[in-house]
Amino acid sequence: MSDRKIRNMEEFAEVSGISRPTLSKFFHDQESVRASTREKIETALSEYDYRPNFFAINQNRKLTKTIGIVVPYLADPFFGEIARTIETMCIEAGYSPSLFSSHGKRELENEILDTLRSMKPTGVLLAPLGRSSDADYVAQFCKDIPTVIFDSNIEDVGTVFVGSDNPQFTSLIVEYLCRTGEPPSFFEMKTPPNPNARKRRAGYLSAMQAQGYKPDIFEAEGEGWALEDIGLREGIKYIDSGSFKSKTILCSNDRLAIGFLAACFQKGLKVGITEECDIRVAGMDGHPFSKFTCPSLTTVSHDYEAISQRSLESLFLMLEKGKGSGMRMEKLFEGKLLMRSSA
Amino acid sequence: MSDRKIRNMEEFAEVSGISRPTLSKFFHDQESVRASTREKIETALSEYDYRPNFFAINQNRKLTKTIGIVVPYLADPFFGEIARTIETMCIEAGYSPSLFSSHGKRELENEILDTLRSMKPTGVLLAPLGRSSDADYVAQFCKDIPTVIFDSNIEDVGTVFVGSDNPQFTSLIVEYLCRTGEPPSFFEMKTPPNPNARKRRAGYLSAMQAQGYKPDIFEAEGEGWALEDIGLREGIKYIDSGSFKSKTILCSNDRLAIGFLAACFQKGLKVGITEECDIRVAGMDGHPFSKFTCPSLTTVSHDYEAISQRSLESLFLMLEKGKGSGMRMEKLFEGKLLMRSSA
DNA sequence: ATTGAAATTTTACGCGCGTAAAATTTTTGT
DNA sequence: ACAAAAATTTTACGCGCGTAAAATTTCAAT
Repeated sequence: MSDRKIRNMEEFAEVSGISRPTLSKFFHDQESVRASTREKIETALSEYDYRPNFFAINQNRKLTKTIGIVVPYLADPFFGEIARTIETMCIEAGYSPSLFSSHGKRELENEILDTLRSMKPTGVLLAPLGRSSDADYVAQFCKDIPTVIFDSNIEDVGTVFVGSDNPQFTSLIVEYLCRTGEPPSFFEMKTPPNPNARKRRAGYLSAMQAQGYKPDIFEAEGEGWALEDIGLREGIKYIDSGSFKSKTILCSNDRLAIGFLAACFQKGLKVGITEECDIRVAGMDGHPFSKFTCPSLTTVSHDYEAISQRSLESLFLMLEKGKGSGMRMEKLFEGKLLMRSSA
Repeated sequence: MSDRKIRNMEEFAEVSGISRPTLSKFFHDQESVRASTREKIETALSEYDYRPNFFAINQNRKLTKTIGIVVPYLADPFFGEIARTIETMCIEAGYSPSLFSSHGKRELENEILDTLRSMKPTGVLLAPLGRSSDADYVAQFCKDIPTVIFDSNIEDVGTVFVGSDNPQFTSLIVEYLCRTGEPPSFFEMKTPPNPNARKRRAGYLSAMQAQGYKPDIFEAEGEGWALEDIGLREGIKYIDSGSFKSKTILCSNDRLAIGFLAACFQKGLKVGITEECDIRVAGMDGHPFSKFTCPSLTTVSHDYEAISQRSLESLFLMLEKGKGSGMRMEKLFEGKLLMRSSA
């Protein structure tokens, strides 16, 4: 390892004995140069430890080899998990992922889109804030930059949406709950940040109707992304009011359910599927922590892998075909029922 | 809003009637131009919606106005929360944060450092993998790029470390547990990914000694970052073996504790501080979910805000003073005891 | 109105690399 | 060993912006 500092590709060309254009090709795609050349470069590389300047590369390349990833709230383990999966896949595909979180703020989401626009990425995978997204802004962005929207749909915006089949989630778990006990009441937020909630609600209504039961919905007050807090606080209110028509509660999502479980515990309600229990509680999402709640949470899990993979694939397809037919494609993945001990 | 596409600063100079160098100044610091000029630019900006190219800016600027943030595992809500806090602060300070996660992999951590190096950021806030970090690699990086290491210390590496006072954490909670009941046994990983664990272990030993009790440690088998899984599986093993000397268990961190709580639940052990309970369980970290476990988890919480803020401040200080005295500074924050119902 | 300071414009060059075209070298197939 | 194909080198220009220096304009204050 020499201690001469290599400042740019020019200098590295000198010390490696390879011309700069060939080096440029090499760094863009290692396989694109002859094997003997590759070896020479790699030898020099281990000797001098040079890396092309990140900004200069991306300023000049037509294909930026950069993929933007935007999630609405990174402190939510759900998105942490998604981000992890997608990042890993991007790297495997030879791209540099750039990860952003909107932190639940509309303004920040717009700023991130601006930044991404100026980065001229190959494409963007965007999980929008949802209800608080600036729909027009997002729509314009999708027109300018190849973008796949995932997780949370914005109607008619963008070319591709990849997400979960929320109605299927609810009908799956409602059917299960009915079959193994009684029809569930539905616990949700009055003004949920994520539009999936609306579809789950609708799914609940139609699933109950299909089974010939009367739906019963409790709407939790509260705004924002502190879902567990809301589930806990409003759950206590709900329990105290004694107004539920069913001893089976289906929560609109796992984070709400986690809060609701805490409420049950604090109120001395024994949660579970077995005879001696007071109440059954189920959620939806397959939250990374749902396995470790007490009792472990019965839920319908997203197919994280499939959503991540399909989102990326859709992006690549979109890039090949151009923005194509003007058609809008939606791909919804079914959820998997995780039967655990809470319901 | 005109529909003419502005391709670069040159074109924007034409339509705004302001010269390019002045525009350059403006985008670097809005306050650096005369108010009347600023207005003209802002008018044109709302009319034409131009943004300077991200890469071209950063390639040429001496001060990049970019701050790299690296965390070891983003799917861990602890780091999600830290990342969120730091990102927000960076933005407020007028910097563009670039967030990376090592996803628990040594190789990826090194790659990220390489990428960051080529990005020539103003500075980097690095929470290393810890035990699996490539210490020499990190050390070299710290020499080249102004870096603050946080959360997980690597001995003698870097100029500044900001983290938590782990011995204080343990002595605080050991003291509390002893005072309100009996001295705790210690539940930890045999080969923890994070070096803080070692300090907590040492803290436990000395705290017990100080109080005149005999320590009792149970070491959980298992590798990696699936801490809840390990806590659950090994917790069951631990409980089944009936080998604990105490009915009070202090877990080395909250994620382990969350798994251990699940183990207790599955084994029919009633967890809590009250008389009728079988076992008391406490953790450390102040994990975002610790409030919602059943029962809610007694723990010692990091001062997230303080750590985030101090890390950034230290970075700025470091930039002003140059790398300075060659001294290594460590700032450790005390934890706050969160007395809840599990212990 | 005059003067000096402050801000802006003009002009010009550089950053590190992508990339195209033509000239040259190396490799491959026969 | 030869011609054709493939890879590499040479040469040269461009990307979008930062930034320095000199010339000019604008501003504030006397």
